[in-house]
Amino acid sequence: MSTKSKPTLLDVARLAGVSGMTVSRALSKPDKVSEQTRQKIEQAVRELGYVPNLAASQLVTRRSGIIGALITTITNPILATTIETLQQGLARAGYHLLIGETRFSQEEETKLLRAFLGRQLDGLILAYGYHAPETLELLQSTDIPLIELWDLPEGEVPRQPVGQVVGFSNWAAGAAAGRHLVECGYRRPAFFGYDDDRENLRFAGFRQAVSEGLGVDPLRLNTSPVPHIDDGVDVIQRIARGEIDCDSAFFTNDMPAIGALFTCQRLGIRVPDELGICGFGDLPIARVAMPSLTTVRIPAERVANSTVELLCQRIRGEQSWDALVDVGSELVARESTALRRL
Amino acid sequence: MSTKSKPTLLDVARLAGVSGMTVSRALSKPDKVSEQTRQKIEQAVRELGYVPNLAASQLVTRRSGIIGALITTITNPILATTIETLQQGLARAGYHLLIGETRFSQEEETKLLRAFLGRQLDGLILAYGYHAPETLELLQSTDIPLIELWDLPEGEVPRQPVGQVVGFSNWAAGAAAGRHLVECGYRRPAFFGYDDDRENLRFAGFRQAVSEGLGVDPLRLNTSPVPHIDDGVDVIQRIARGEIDCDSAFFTNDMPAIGALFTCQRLGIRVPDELGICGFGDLPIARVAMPSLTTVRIPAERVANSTVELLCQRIRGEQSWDALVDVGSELVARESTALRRL
DNA sequence: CTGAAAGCGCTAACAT
DNA sequence: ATGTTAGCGCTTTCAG
Repeated sequence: MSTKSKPTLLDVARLAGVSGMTVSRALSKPDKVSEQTRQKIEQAVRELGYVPNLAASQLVTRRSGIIGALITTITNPILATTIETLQQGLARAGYHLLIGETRFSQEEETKLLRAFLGRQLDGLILAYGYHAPETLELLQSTDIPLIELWDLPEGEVPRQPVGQVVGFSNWAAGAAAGRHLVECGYRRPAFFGYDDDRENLRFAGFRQAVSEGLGVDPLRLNTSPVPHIDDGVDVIQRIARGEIDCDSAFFTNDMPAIGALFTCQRLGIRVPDELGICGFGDLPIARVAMPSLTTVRIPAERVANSTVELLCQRIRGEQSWDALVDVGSELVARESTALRRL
Repeated sequence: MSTKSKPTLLDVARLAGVSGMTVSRALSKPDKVSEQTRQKIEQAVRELGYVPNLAASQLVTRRSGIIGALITTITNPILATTIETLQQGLARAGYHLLIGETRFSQEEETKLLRAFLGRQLDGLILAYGYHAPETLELLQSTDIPLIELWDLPEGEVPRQPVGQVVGFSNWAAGAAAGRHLVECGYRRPAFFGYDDDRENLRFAGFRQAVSEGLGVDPLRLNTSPVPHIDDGVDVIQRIARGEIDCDSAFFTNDMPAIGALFTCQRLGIRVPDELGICGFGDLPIARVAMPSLTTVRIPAERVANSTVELLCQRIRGEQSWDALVDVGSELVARESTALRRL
């Protein structure tokens, strides 16, 4: 349609017969401008189809209206929920959320962060607490409001968080799962997760609970980083073939746990009698599954909402130094791990 | 740490003993600068921790390096997969993806679009083809490369697409499901979806297939817009209570279909004998489910990859006027709809 | 291969 | 309530 270049603030000003500054004000602080001129300006804006060029205002205000979020993969339903809640909260506060997926690659993480940093982000959210050394350096040298999600600093040598933290104890979550399996009467619990700092902590908790309860260490096998339903299928097939010896399984994500549930059914393994299954995340499917899935619930919405709140406070300059918010986790016992008559 | 304001291009130039322009070149077109000066500059960049301010370059180049995407909800696994693939492809081409969730609200859609337009997007992706009138106006008056996903223009009065389109026929997809249920020998198929333009088209195809095969129109009941597993649970509970009379169900998303599968199991409804169930999307869980889920496969990755390719071509100015890419859809027959002995 | 000048479109800070 | 001036940090253009 219109081949001519886009109208600018000054075009609007000219058409409305006022100065550029007045147009600027009419758009950002309407109450600072008389009713009459505002109307003229609005009219001109509509007539020209004027859309302010945010790059220009960013340049002078140093605010982009963008919050960055680095996550592993949007394909993980818990993260999708979190991102959605974050996005809605931030939208209400006038921000857009720019998402970067690291897909568990440290290189990718550093690359994304570097690229994000140039965008004058008003805030940054990291959906995990364990970073590549190079990433850490970048993070420490920046001064934008920063929040880490999910991983509370813990363990033998707790990491030094680079920002505020909203999360839960991975150790405690793993311990809760281990304790539950022991209490159910299972004797050979196994852990199926990914091999990284976060899941190592979950395993540490799991192991301690199992070892305290049964005097033996649980088995541990690693699955792929991206939580996938097929990982659960594989595990059960290997159990059926006798390659893995266990009577209960803790998966660090509900998706593989659901895959395990289906596969047990297919292969005739009775859950929870022959094999107990515990997931992680409490996705909606856990409640609906048959048998329903015992799992560790993470209050994802609360994580997201707290994050938005903290971030907005930080941006407004209210230094809320509650640097650590523990939202906790909770074991939800359902049908897939029933108490056995010994 | 560093309280002083961020270093600029000129700070780097000063430290390296060259002009700002040379630094700019060294960073964007390294081969246009002598090896020696480049080294000096790189050194200075590192020393100062310089990060270019993209707002400034955006202002002059009019390119943001951002592609916008308007989707309904990231919570829909098919969209999550698509977004992930899109993001990876765009990252390779040097773009970031800014996601906006409309959550099925037309107001939200318009609001987001308006906000996005000011960001000097280099391209825009719309993950659906049916827009609010106000949105349409905005879209038509803009000249940024634009691609619509999923919905091919079709129906009695095919809509006029606002950009290039990568998608499939919703009508054909619905028809395939209807035809399949009829061929399986079911006599009272029902359709469970959301009431919008897109799903109306799927229903139209479904109805035509059913009506041609059986001489009767299928039942139709509406579910919530956001595909949720609980919708499937509700439907089966109502069937069990005798409130809905059907012997086979087509859900327009795999998630409610899976919820239906589980609930049938719980209530003792035999699938596929008593009730046939067909989903939509072919999520990984469909193959793993027990019984495995018959569904309509949408090649989400192909959609995403075609989109990236088209978008990059458009941005480079290669006007590829294959405005319509039909990736097709495919019925995948599995255990949840088995052929009956009549 | 390198530099100087000009300006992208907007807003902060001061006038009036 | 409105206008003027200056400049945000970068790149385009044209000289050297």
